[in-house]
Amino acid sequence: MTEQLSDSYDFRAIQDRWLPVWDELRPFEVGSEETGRPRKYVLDMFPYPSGDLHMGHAEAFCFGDVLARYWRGRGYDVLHPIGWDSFGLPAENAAIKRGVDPREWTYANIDQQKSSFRLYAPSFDWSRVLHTSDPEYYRWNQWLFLKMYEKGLAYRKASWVNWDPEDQTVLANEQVLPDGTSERSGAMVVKKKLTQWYFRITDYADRLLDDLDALEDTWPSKVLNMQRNWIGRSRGAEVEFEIEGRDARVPVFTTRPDTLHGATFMVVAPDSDLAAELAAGASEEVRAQFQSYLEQAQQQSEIERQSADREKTGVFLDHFAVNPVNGERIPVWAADYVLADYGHGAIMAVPAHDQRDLDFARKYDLPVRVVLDVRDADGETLPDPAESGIALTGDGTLVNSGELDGLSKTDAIGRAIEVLEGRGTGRASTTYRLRDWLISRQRYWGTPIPILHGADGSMRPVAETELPVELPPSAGLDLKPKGTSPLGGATKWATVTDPATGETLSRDPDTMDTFVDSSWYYLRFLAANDGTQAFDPEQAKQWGPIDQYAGGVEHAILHLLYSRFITKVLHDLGYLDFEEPFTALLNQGMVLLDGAKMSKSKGNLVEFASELRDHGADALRVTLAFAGPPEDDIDWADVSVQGSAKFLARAWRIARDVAEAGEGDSASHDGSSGDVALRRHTHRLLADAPGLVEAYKFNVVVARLMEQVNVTRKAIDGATGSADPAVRESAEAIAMILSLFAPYAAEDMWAMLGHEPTVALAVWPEPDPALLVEDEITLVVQVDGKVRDRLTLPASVSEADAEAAARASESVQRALEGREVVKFIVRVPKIISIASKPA
RNA sequence: GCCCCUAUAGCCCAAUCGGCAGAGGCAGUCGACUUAAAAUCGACUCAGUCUGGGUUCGAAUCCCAGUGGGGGCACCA
Repeated sequence: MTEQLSDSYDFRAIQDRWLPVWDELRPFEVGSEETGRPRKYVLDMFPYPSGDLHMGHAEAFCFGDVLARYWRGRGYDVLHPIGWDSFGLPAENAAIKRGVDPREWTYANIDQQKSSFRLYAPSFDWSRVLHTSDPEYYRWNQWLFLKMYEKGLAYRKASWVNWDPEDQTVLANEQVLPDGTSERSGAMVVKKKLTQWYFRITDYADRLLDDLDALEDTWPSKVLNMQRNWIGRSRGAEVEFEIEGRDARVPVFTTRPDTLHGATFMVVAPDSDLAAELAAGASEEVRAQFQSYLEQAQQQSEIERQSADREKTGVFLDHFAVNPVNGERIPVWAADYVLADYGHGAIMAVPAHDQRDLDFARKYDLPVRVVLDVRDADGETLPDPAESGIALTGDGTLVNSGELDGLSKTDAIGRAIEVLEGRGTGRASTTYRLRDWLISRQRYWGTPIPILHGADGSMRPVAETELPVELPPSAGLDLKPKGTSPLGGATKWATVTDPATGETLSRDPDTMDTFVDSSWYYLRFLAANDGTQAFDPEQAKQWGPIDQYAGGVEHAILHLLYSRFITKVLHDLGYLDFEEPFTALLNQGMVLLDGAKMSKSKGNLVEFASELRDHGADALRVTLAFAGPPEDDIDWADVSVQGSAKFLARAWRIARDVAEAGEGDSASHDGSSGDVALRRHTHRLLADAPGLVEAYKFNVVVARLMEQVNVTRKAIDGATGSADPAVRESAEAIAMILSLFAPYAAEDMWAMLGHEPTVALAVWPEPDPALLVEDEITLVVQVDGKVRDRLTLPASVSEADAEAAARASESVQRALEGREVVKFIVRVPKIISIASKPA
């Protein structure tokens, strides 16, 4: 393969040379049989086919590929598959806009991305490709749904849901941005009461939270933090209040059961069932007031409702509750600062010790009772909240609280729970911010929900043997968003006759959230073409869980949480022997331009296709890897693709020079010949590279390669010369390590060095320990923190000899003149530190 | 308001355990090659690590308090 030697580095020629060879070799396909080699499963978050690949993809797939290629170089069998997350709204919206079939649009984009990937050359196993919009894939979504349904983990309920008026569909909580807009359409989300399908993720809240601890060292702390915040566990107590004229007691959740004696009123969410019920039993006047308050509250946008300094409002419901600890009669109000779907939708209000309750009490002239003596730093009791308007939320000593008097806050919380439990009016309790996962969508391009509805409102699951429930063709359907699923319009498709009873049934017209598709796709790759099961549990045992997952931080909550949840469910169902899908996670940053997120509308776009065309895949990948730590954002204004190309050319020329020097005896170098200084450099690189790659310090690895290229160039141009075996050894090491970042250039180098393709499967040599130990060390001698001398000593020097050498040093003696040595610290091989004081 | 991350040359970034602040690159300056330019090659310049304390023989690194930047959660009881 050395006959194609050319004079200069030409990335286009090199790409054209190797692409067909790799197509032929298919070096990254792994079989299912046992090879005896250790295994790694490296996965990149699969792309959504919304157009061609962009710079964000370039970055993400570059890093994932570096890791996949690295483990191959370490002698592992690496599974590195690729697929497409190809259901979803953009396809449908594009289809509506252009009057085409969502299928055509989707698969055309997939083809486009596939061909871009081919040139970009990530080391994918192309034999396991999946598309979630294929019936062969989504039938297993339906299978999963049925399993969840059997276990009671999939259920339907009527609730207030997030409604996207633009896309005319419901959204999961996770798809609503903090500003109240839809993450997809950008429209302001409104609340609608609808009957929808949910997955009971809240059943798994504790495990989803607690199991994060095991990922502490291998997941970015940012993601762990985000997941913890999102789940939002809060521990406290459930307290039951009697309501006069009502049989059942009303539970409220509080984190401060210690302040129970300070509860002076109760507040229920206006949109809760309880509020409606209490209002219904009240006077005509109260009913009218409540009704208008409710309407007003519901008209408010999410933004208005959430603005923190908004004035509290509410209406008295003409009912009284009884405080279970002191029998006190307290009024019940409805106010929208209490949320219907958190806790029990009702709270005990303790205005003295909660700012929100205090604001409300002051507005409506409700009593404020201090039950905790809270003091400032000087030991002075803080002013009465009723006067100051500032709630006492700190720690203190209980007062006005019967048996709790004198206890600290923490002790009182524990004691209060005991008291409540003793009386049967409360217990320790935990509440979560996490809500159940709303999975139904009123759109076409998704997985049909495999449920049949009877005319009487009964439901029955589609039999497993009837799967898949295939989407009807889009032709003839009105895909335009109108608030109900387009599938309802496919009358023929939607109407089913029960073969057993002859009863007419209708198919559920909704489709699943596409996050269901991506919650288990990693398992499908293990048997992507298996028509008999969703995945092979035996293969899952062998390959799973994923050793290395890579993708954007935008999925820190949604996708990763759902995937973790479904993995735990599949584990509980007996299909998996692990509970966490992603052992290690790398989140790459974003690619920016001039400090801003790139977007077409801003006109600050760096096009992946044009970068690829102008500089080639290698230079692009090296640039991305070298720009900085992978988690950091890359500003394209700060990097130099030309610089990367220059480096690649320099590296390439080293192999060319070796090749031109002729084969000679170089192939048989015995590891002990050649320029020792260069060999030390090479072996130091081989020794350090694995740790650096595994720590995701790709930028440092590239820097070390540049250094290696520089010293090798010096050796070639200097006394050593290009025929020296050490130069060949260095060139080979460069080719192997460079292949993580620049597969084309590395392959060309590998060929010039006389090897068969492919360098991607070449296992890195072990560094020679003898070349890693220095025979001389430079010992720095500090006196009172200042460097006074550098001693060159044999590496084997003893501490005593080193100390003697330091004491003998003239400049050290000068520094110690008239001073007394207090401490003499010897740290071979680094430093000697002498502390002194005036004698 | 609560929580997390972060700060090193003009710029992007390095610095295993606390041990000489600099590996690499960009930009810049000078030189070689060239009729000239580009490309290439070579050489050089540049900070004492955001601020203030503390621990230590010794701190970019550990601790405390700030400031700037980024992110998550937030009327969540």
